[in-house]
Amino acid sequence: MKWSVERRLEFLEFRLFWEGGVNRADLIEMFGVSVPQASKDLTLYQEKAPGNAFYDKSARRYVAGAGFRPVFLDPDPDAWLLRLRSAAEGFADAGANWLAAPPEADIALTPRRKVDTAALRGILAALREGASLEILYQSMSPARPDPVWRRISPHAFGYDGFRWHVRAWCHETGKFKDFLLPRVLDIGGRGAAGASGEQDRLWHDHFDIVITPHPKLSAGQQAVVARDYGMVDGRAALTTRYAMLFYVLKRLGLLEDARSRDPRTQHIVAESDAAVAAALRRANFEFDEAGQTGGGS
Amino acid sequence: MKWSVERRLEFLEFRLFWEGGVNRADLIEMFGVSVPQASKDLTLYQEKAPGNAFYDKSARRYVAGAGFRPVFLDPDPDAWLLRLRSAAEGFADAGANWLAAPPEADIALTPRRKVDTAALRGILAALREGASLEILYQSMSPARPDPVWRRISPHAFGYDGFRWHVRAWCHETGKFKDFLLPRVLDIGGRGAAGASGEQDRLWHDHFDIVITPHPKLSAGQQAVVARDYGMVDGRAALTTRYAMLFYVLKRLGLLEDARSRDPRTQHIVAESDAAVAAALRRANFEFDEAGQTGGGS
DNA sequence: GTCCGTATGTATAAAAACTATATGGGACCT
DNA sequence: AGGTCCCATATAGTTTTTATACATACGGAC
Repeated sequence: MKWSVERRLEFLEFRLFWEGGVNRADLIEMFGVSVPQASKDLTLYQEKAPGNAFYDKSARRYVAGAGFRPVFLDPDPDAWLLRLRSAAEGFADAGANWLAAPPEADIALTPRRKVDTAALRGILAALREGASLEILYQSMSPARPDPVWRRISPHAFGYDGFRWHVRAWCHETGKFKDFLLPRVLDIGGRGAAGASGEQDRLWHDHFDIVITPHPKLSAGQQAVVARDYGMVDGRAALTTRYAMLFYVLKRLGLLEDARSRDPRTQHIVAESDAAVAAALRRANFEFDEAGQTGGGS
Repeated sequence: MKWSVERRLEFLEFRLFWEGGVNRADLIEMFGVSVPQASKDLTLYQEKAPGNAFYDKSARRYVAGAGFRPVFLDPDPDAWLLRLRSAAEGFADAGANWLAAPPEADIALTPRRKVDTAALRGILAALREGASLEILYQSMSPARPDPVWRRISPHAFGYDGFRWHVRAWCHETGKFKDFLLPRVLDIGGRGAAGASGEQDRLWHDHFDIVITPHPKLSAGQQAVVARDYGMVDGRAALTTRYAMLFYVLKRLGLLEDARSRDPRTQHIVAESDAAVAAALRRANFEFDEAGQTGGGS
């Protein structure tokens, strides 16, 4: 079956499953096909997925049957929610995400400076070719209030839930560090790599954060939290790269003293604060020019 | 131009722009077209976007020219990063996001219980049709340790950065509240709506959170933070629905006393804590059965 | 009830897209 | 020099898609 036909059938199934129904007109609008072709696609879909689509004469469109069994689509709720998220964040021309009439949705966004297109392209090119690259970087270090040129050898990307950074060998300080993409203002010349990504121990080594429900919650509430986090016997382990540990702890609210915080907003605590503190020391997080960076090796 | 051809040209452009080059083989693998068709597409692309693609005989593939000007694609770095994010989160069969060889990437994830497919479908159907719905909901209220059936009239979705909730009229308490999707365990019968979304004042009214750099940062650091958040004269306003205020403040770290926290991790503070506190009271956030919910009207 | 607008479905011929197959050329490696 | 891998192009045949036309069904306005 042709790629374009398969995409149309997938679209049909998506609309049937999530949006309650589908029309010839939907196909025509989304793919620019002719009326007879849209009819053929609908007929073809019914052949390939019998029992899924029924024509509701009164509503004048096809609706999903009771025993709907997806054939072309992965019926993952998170996939649908991802489409809703990109719609709510204004990505893509509405419609490209296949949502017919997206429900009202809002996202707790925090506005951040845009990533520079040329900067990202340059970093990607250097990363692909295993080269180093000069960047004009705006650090947070009080010692360097203005952007300065520095050479890095990028090898990976990280996302803390708000912003992307690039994980790279810093030629100046001789460490692996995180550089926030929005703070890369310009790029300069390519050069030889300083160190390869395999040498970044903090990136490749992992630590298990063991979490439990906040002890100040009632037994019933603790049970709910345990289910939320998929805990077994009231414990769950989150395996994290040392290079990402700081960000994960921050997201989980475990960076500062979690036990003393209001359990109604802070649902979990670390089983052993000492183990977490030791792991953070191993990650050697300093608060320096990259905002938060992990130096090592 | 046909939809399928346009997608192929868009793909060509994407690979040229972000991934450094493209091949006939890439086209064949991604879309299942024949060898001559892939050649045609490449020729067609060069006609439509002259000067963008050049054949590198030594590398045996097309590479982007120096003065690349996208024709079929929005060259948005965030769009590329979104693809990387969905790849790193394991969405979609690798390749469906058009990344050739995704760089190593990690995301500070927090594992959460999956959303139930039938529950989301049921809520969507009720929302579309303006109906109410019975849900089996696991609340955090100590008074209700076990899941209970309750009737809601959903009208919108919200995302706090971790989890999705549905904003709905609660028939039981006569308030608009947030219900976390992962805690909806089952759905029951449809019914008449309780209140329409237009009556949800906390959803439709907005508040401006005015933020400034953390005063304990040095002047240079404050300038960097100001640029990060797009501040003018050291101030920026974030317009937020009252119904989302709690989540936004939590994400920004402004829920608890921000001024007393380490400015190296907490970069911003609210200009007026009193104004924020008043807005939170207006939002009438209570910590009850939905975890955090806003009741009102 | 009748008319109208808007759906759907299908039949036909014509156009367009695509495939299979074959041929030729250039660059690189052994 | 030969093999390999990639590109481009030509031809004929197949498949997909379009354009056009016509028949049917439902719901609401008159």
